[in-house]
Amino acid sequence: MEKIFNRLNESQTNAVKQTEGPVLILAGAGSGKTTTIISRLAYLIEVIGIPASNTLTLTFTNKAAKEMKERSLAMIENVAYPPLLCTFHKFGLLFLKFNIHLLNRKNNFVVIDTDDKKRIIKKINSELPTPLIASEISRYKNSLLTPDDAYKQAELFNYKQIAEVYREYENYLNENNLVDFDDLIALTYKLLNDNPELAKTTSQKYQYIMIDEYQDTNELQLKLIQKLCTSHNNICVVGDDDQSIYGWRGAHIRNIMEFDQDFLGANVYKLEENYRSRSPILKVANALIEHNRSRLGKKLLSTRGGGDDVTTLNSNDENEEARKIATKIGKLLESGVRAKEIAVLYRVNVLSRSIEEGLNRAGIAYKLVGGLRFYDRAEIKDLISYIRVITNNHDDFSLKRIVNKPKRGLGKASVDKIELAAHANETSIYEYIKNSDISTLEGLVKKKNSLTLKEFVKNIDMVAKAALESTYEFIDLLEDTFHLKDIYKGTQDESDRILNMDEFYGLFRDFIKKSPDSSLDEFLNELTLQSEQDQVEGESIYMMSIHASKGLEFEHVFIIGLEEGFLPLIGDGSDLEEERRLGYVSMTRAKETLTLSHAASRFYKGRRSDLQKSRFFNEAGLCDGSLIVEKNTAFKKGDLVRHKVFGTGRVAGVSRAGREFKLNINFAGTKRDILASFVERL
DNA sequence: AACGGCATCTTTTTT
DNA sequence: AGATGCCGTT
Repeated sequence: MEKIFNRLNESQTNAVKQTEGPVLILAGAGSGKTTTIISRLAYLIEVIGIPASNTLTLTFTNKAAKEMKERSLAMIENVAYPPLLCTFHKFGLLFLKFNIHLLNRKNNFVVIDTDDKKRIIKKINSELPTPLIASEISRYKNSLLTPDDAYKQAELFNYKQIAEVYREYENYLNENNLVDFDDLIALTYKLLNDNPELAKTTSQKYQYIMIDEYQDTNELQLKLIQKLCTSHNNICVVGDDDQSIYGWRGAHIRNIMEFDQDFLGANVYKLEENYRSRSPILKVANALIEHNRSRLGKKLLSTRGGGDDVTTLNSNDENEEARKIATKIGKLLESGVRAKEIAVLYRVNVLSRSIEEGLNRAGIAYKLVGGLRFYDRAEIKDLISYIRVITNNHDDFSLKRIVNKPKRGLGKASVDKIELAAHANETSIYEYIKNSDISTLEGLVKKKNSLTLKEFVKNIDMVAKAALESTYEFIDLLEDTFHLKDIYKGTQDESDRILNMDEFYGLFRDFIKKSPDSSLDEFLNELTLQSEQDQVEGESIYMMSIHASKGLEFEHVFIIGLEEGFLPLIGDGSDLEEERRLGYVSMTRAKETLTLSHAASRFYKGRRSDLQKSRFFNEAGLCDGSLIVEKNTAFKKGDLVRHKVFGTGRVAGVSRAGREFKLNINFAGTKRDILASFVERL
């Protein structure tokens, strides 16, 4: 008991002790959110005596789940079964494994990722843009619309087309026993909704439910949570409306704003003591976020006090910015700051380039977080496709990916013919090849190709048998039989790809070592749900998007690209309040110092554009008159300008005149004050 | 089947 | 600029 509470403050303690009924914990940045959830779980299990198996804690990322698991295991002793603590999608996967038969489907389904989804869509329809269809299908599923519903709802012809693609896509998934990410949640909800008895027993199993990062839940997830609460109301959600930055992918900030309406009788606890940042940092972050109109209202107070003022960095362009930041980082490192305590954050990934160059020139090692993920790499997807075909011979989709990798002379034309014939016989490509006489195949494709196809199928069979006997040895046999490392032979990045393949083989062996009894399809589904491998800790500074920085903290943070158009990003679908929250999230990553940087121009999308300083400087209470920008043109002291009447002059000073900027210009010895919009820069 | 040239698009990202 | 995708040529 003491162990649980001696590290908690008063509001955290209150939130932990409120075990019954709906609870909303509004946890500001750096306010000890994870500690609070873990303590609450420990309290339920160790003090109240709730069996661990009757609790359920859901997160969004594997990383969060992993961290919580580790921390809770350290805190909870004498528990026979660890509590179920996993991502929403993992929960869906587990649930479907047990219950998908109620939808007349077999539980050896395979989870496909976004890339697979797009390939399937592309095959069905290559006219409309695939990403659009993919996101629309996702939207339909999250709104629980069937293809029929989508079709009826569609007014524009294109949307009728999309609904048709959606229908065929669903048929394809069913025929091949595949589920996509959205299905993991949507089918789980559907089962609970269609089977009240199942909802009741499931809800009774999970008596106490906690949800992390509640501001990131979408409409469907809320419905699922409500189903899980069918027989009780013990739902505790933790989140921060000010850190909701995933609206663009369907997160519904109203869920946290109106929690008390969805779950009546809710208790609300606010965690407003910040253990992370020095007070000048919080002052700036608080000032910025206060400009948002829709918030629950919460103000972070620093428990650490003191500290340096927030620094503003003004540069003419991205190269100057990069030089300045590299210099500052160099000084920090010289003064003994650990590299991993420094981070450069940006709104848009492309902004990393100039900084990378600057750091390279200064000889400072950095680690780029984000970018192409390991499991999304082509070579890794090839290996996964092989394993998929081996576990499920009917997976035409994966088979087509690998049938000519490495090159076996089986081009699109040949494979299309075989596929057509297979469909005519209502069977899969694999089965068709396996069960057809060589003479039948020769009627479709070249003689040489029919032999190759037969050989391919024979090898898949052979490796699949080996896998049943020894999963561990299977992986070597796979490489030896198909020579997968030859796929990228002769390409420029061959050695990188081979390194990645070896890493994958290593991961496979680790998995089998850890759980020797698991089948290949368990391995596959685990993989699909896996995000980026843990970043190795090293002696280099971090660079990442603001989104990627959520939940992390660094002693010294640099935020670059604070310009109108970048932060806030302006475009269709952009939401100024969400942009402000991004600003807030990025600022509150800093513990000791925060540097906000802006450049007057950047090279972007193939051309150089002038940029206006972000409004967030003013909103955060950081005014700076040294560089004034208007009508997409930056002015500063010393610039040459032309005026329609007075001709050419040189800027001697810049000041503010209401909403406009006023320039003091020296026209051949005569200084005049002119509004900036009346001159052009030369 | 494979390659190369041309057009197009460009926020954030997890599962 | 740089990546991606499509189409026509070899």
